[in-house]
Amino acid sequence: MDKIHYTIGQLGKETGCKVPTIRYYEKIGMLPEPRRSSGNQRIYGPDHLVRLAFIRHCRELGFSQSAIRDLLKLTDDPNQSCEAVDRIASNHLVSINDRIARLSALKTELEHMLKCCKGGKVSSCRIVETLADYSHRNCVHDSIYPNPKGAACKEFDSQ
Amino acid sequence: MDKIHYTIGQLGKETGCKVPTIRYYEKIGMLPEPRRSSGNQRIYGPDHLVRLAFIRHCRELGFSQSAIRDLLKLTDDPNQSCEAVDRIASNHLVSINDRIARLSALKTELEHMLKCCKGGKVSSCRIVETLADYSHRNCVHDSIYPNPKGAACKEFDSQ
DNA sequence: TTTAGTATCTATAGTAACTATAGGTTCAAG
DNA sequence: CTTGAACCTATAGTTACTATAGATACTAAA
Repeated sequence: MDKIHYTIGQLGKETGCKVPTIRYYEKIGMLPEPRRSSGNQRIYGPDHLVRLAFIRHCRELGFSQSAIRDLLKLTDDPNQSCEAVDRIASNHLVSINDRIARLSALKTELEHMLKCCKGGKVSSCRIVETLADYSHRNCVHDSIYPNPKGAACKEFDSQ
Repeated sequence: MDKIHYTIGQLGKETGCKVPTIRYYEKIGMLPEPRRSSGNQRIYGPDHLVRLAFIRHCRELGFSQSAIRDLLKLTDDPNQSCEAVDRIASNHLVSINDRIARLSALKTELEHMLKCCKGGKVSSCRIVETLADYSHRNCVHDSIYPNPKGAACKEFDSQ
């Protein structure tokens, strides 16, 4: 655990991070380049371990890369006020609450749709009808997605 | 509203879909290629309108493209039993419930973290400490993301 | 009829956060 | 000395679009 150096595979095991992901973090500049062995393999120290663990934990909590970059910058200067840290976390909480609200609206809508299906043929299926209804007459909600941006998020789309 | 043909811009307005998105749907084969005017511009009919509206409504409800493809195939044959439609919608509901549960766990975690921050310097910030803690001693949850797949979803990551 | 402005066309690249693949080296164990 | 795992690089693929550039077409006013 308190080793002095790690191969990339060992670092991955310690932090629960996949090896390609570690190389990826290096490439995008979130993790500093480590020194190399004579055979050109990466050798990491405890500081890398700590930093990667921080990154992974942030990701697990759903922080975006750019939020993590900001947090890392803040932790690099321990004498700063932690007000900014607090603000980033608070903002994140707000956006999570927002997502929950939108998903709950979706849930209601889908449940409503499902309840209306009595079986039978596709031609008379209430689900299909509701989906096809672009006037949204049958909708429970007004607008569930106010912010269509084309962004991505890995965690929330797993089947 | 009940026009016989539409330009791409008109179709977009009717369905609330951006013009590049319509071309994109054509390219990936979700929307059939329309005929063209003498000047090579797309001309759509009512069938395109209906199909695009269906697609957009499904997307608003969070269905993936592949689920939508399945639904479209089903609606193309109105004599089929709507059991399959029901199953797709039910599965979707399950995954939404799952997302809600994971986001709620996140929310709890973040709230806990925020409550522990008493202000002061970054060096003594409980939020930073918690984030840095890769043993996850301070975690409320065990594993919020059981399924890290690298997929994407546009709607759920807006700030 | 010219001109201005909008809408359309194609093709390509960018977004987030990685994952997967191919094809080649290095290392540790037997 | 050889086998197999772990490592290396580089590139492409994933989702569901959005943005950009540069060219052409259509519409309305002067």
